[in-house]
Amino acid sequence: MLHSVQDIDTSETLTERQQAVLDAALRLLVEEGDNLTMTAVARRASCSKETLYKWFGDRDGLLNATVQWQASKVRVAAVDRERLDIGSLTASLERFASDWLKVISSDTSIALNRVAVSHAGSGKDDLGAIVLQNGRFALARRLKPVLEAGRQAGLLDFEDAETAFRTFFGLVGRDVQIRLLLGDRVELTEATIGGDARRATQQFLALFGANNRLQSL
Amino acid sequence: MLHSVQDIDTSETLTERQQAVLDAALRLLVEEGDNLTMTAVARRASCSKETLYKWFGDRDGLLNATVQWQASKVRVAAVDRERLDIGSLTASLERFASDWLKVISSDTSIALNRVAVSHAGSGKDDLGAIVLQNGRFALARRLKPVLEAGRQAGLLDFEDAETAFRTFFGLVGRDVQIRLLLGDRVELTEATIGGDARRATQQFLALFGANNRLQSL
DNA sequence: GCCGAACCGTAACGTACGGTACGCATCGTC
DNA sequence: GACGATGCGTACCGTACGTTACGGTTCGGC
Repeated sequence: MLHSVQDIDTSETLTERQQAVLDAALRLLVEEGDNLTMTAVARRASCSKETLYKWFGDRDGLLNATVQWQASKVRVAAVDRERLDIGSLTASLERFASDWLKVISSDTSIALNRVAVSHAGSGKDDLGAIVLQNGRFALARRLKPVLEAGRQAGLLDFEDAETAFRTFFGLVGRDVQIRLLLGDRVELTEATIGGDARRATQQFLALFGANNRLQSL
Repeated sequence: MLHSVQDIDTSETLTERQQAVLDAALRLLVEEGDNLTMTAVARRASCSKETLYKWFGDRDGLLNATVQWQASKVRVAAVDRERLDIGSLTASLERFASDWLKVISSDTSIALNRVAVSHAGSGKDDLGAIVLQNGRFALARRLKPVLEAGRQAGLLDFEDAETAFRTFFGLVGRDVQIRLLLGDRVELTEATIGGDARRATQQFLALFGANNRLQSL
């Protein structure tokens, strides 16, 4: 019943009831962090512990399934590959930046990253890999085509899409995620997110827009 | 015996033996992560559990003292406020970037951040605040004077030092820290760190160097 | 209406670990 | 040389929690 990291689409193997149980576990994970107990999950989900163990094997299996379940829910719509001008490219980048900031500042993302980070130490499970795959790497997979298209259209200039992406990632995220994970109260209203997304996008365009001599950096 | 977050200089209240014990605890923390046991620490430090409890109160106290102890060791020499031209400014920034990358990619930093992140959920202690104070905020305190001096000298142009710092922070760190914390194997040799430091510095200067029209971003 | 499967609620078991108590060695002080 | 203090090693206690077992209930299939 264990799923590998690559096995993303867990949705068809889960019954309605199981999804409900995982939702309950997820909510509890957000509230309690890693120190949730099997008893608490069972109570919250109104199911028996025996069922929990039958379905998910053991505690790690439950956590694994919960993280994968949440991961399967955040699949985001890819950007439409329509006409690409500087305006639509800017809009796309801002959209990505804004979405990403919303994700990493959400309660569930913080909770999931926290538990994944703490489990990453003693490698009993691949929570870290799962979160990474559905977070940072999923973002890269979705953003890189846009960057490539921007280069194709002569709007962007860079050598390596990976490097360009990582710069964008840094400009958007800055210190936000680590501060949030460490418990710092970061003020992230809808407005500041929009402003940060615009700023990061403009900075990225300043560095990688065509007609600049900085693309080799 | 508990120290507040502000109380940084714990060095004078610790005997040699206590420091040795904390060093042992630190080494164990790097190896075992948060699931180190008091018995293991006692065995590693060749001391009794009773001594551990007498000195540090309880498990959280020991963790707290360990983190503070490591924090007190990474106090770095401030940059010399000599003649400031574009060359020395660039060198300073590259130095900061390189040092920071070395810190966040070190085993002890990863371990400490991991335990601080996991404890940040249920706020029993301030490990997150301590790590943040001696990491990201200490860096800001040491870097901002350099940025201000650069602005004073007409080399940099920015409105808010905090914003400029956060951009630099993002350009340097990018996705490195979160990937490391989540267990991703990031190749960080001496050479790549040097290259990344140079790249980040050049990008920062491109965005905030004088004679640019991007400072309002 | 009956049967078996699935599942709920809960009690019980085993263990790991935080915290405490005690015996003994070492050592500086008088 | 006696002695109190400090600290090591270890045995012990209490508890929380993962895991298992079991009785009772619902429900689909015949």
